[in-house]
Amino acid sequence: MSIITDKKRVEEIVARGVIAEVLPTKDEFLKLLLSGKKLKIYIGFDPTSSTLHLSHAKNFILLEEFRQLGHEVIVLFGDFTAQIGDPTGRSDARPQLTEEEVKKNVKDWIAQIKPLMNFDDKKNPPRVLFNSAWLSKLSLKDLIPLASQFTVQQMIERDMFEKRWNNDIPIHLHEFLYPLMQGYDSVAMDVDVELCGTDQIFNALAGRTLMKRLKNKEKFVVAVNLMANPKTGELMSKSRGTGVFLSSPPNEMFGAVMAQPDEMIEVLFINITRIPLNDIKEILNTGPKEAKMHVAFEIVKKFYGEEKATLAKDEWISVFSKKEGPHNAPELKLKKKNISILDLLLESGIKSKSEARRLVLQNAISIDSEVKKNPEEIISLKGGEILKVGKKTFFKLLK
RNA sequence: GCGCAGGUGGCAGAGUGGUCAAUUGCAUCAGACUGUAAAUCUGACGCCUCCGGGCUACGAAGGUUCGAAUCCUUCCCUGCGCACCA
Repeated sequence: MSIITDKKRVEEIVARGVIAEVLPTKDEFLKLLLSGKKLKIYIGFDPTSSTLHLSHAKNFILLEEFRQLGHEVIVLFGDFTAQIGDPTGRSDARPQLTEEEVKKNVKDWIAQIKPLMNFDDKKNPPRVLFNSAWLSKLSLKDLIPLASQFTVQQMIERDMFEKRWNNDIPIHLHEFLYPLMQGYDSVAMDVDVELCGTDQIFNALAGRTLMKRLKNKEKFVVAVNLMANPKTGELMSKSRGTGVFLSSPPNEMFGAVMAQPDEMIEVLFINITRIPLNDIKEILNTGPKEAKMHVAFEIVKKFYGEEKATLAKDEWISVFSKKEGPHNAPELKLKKKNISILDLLLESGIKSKSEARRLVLQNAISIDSEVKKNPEEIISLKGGEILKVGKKTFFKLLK
């Protein structure tokens, strides 16, 4: 299979704005891509959780572009390193995952990224590897020479560690091993390029160092943007509820994009869609609401196809713009015909009675657009009523 | 090993015998306003409640006390300093 070296196409990929930084330099990377050499490109993930969001998606989309150029791409699951926990982010120790948990997470991942990468390609499918394959076999005898390639000063220099050091927050010895191991991945797979988030540059550079020292090979580090909010610097995260999850059904995904801050519109266009930059400018001129709907549509389309994306858009307009209520609310089957509002809410997934009571007192509950104010009220159901909890949650009640 | 300082709700961080289910900030939820954006305002934010209150909680286990997040004992964990250091 030959490598596509169409200059315009390659340059577009590199210049779009998805790639933040390339080490040693962008120009040399461009040269490499245009050389016609088949490259081995990998990206690594910790399968510690099974929830993926859009910032994961953007990495796979980029990887797919390289695959389509004809390069060998590898999705590496850091099942071994996941047990250590990447010191990037926080200081919490990660739970050790069992083999089954890892397997399940990986299965979920593949299912979620299937729309983004063509795993069924016969000639050049993406490869999926696990770093336990080589890391679990390393002995101390192997580890020591690896560790001797780095100094403690180099490790401590790292922002994360420096901060913790200065604030008397624990730094565990094994955390120093993390960059070593991630670096060794590059050696074991003998890759040419590592794709990673800008927060991973330190780890990726460890791999670059090892490649140079052990194999005398120049490994490129392609750092992609993290899709941070340009105004606040915040990342998409689960805890803040700002994430758009790949596992969400179309309607939810559409809504999650609409709930993004305005500043994210352009970021989303650039990273998740492949609409030409000039066109994006025009779309942004249509105003924030329109532009956001446009990008939401594009994103849902990517995962679920045009038809479902259109439905999701219509649904959103009907529910939130026109406040007409959903066409297809999730169904909630009830055992009893006569039920108190309180019990009804518990059935719908509210965790505690106190919380349910609170919601009622705050006028957050309505049935068929009628606000219910008494938690004890017994209602008798005919079936088909729409229960609304807060502004986002709807249920169709069935007997 | 010795000494010192700590361990409080999702996080940060007050509180040092009763008025503490625990100040405050962030996050979260609801309502108003809106474009399910932002900003702003209001309220809620352990569990149960016949709304009087009850129950469970401040690293763990015991104890003192009418009463403990707060005092004592032991244990576990963390940081800092000292010592040790093939």
